[in-house]
Amino acid sequence: MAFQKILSLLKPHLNTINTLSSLKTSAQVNKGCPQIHASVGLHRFYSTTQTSTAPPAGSENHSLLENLRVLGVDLKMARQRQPGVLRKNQTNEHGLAEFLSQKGASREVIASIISRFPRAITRSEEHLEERWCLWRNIFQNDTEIVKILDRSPESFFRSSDNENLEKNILFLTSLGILPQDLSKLLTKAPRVFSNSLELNRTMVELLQSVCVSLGGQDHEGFARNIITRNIYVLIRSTKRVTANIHFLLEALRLNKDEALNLFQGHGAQILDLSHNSLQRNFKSLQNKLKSLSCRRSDLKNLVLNYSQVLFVSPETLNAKLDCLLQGGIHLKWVVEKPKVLDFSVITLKQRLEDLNALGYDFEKNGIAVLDMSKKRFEAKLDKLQVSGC
DNA sequence: AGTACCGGGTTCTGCCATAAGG
DNA sequence: CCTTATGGCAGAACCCGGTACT
Repeated sequence: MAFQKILSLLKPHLNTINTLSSLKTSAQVNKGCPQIHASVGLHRFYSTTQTSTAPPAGSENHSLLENLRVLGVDLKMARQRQPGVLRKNQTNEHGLAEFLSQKGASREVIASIISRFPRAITRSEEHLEERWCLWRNIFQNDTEIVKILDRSPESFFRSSDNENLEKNILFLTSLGILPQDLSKLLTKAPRVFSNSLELNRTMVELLQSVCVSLGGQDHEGFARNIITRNIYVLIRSTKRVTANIHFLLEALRLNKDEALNLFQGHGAQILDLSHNSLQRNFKSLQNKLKSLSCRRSDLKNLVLNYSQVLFVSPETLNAKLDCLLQGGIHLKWVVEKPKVLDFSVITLKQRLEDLNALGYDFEKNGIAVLDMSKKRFEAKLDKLQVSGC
């Protein structure tokens, strides 16, 4: 079926999907935050590097450079990333440093943050307070936020639009995403919150429209399931997600129920694979199975039951399959119990050796023994050694 | 007791291109 | 022209264990 056509058919439905209908007032988001007053002095914010003699346009602000040096900033890195910031004559590096320090960031962390995302020093005191406060709606303490900033300064500082951030939080909440999932989202994919509301909304609407086009009843739940199972989906482009969904529908000839289950189940994770990787991995798997005279339905079942298989590079996957085949495992058992593919070649090899040495009968006992945790496998092996097979 | 099913944890940023705004 | 804001991209597994079922 032509996916584009389906998408175009459901345009009318999109109007009925009012994802913002339950937006709450901003008072609810700001609950627990100290009230921020817009009138708090701008002069204070700009006081740190107010140079008496403005540098000539196009050259760097030397007193700013000196301040940054004192803070331990890697000027070479900063210059390479955002050269314009070093030419500004009104910045807030001391305010930022003090602010982060009060939140528990070490001198090294602060220096690293500024080095990697210099524009951070252009944010005002009140802006920082407000943004931090919005993040604190989602986290229990400051330490967690500092850790994220240290990991990815850009995620926090790239956007100066606090209102947009607030709208994003309200939007995601309105989708029924639970606080714990929201916190997971902000921890692992902080960029989601710096996306424009429109961008996030577009992705959500895409997901919902996919559900509707597949005849699903609960388009909101569908989108929510995908987002909570694949927290990175909102930092992907709709182009990529659309291409991947389209490709899987066609390549596996999925019917509507199969597709609905796949995408909001384990398949959610493979939607954010780059489109080329998905195609390459799929084609490689297809060829491999064909060369082993598998049926088309085997391929489909394998992907439906264990879509992570498409995440694995051709090289690794072929190595695993070869290892299993060499160890006396039939491919059809793998198709039935694909979870064995979770394990590394080294682990599989070792387990096959251990079991074959004991004369383990896979035909009779199945291969589930291969995908146990290490602890359970060893216990199992001990028992087999005592009792024989 | 052993197994099947299922979901969880880990950490996913840093760079580039382009639009927007001045 | 400049800087800032925003969107987009590449890269690609392995393991653990709770709990319900038998």
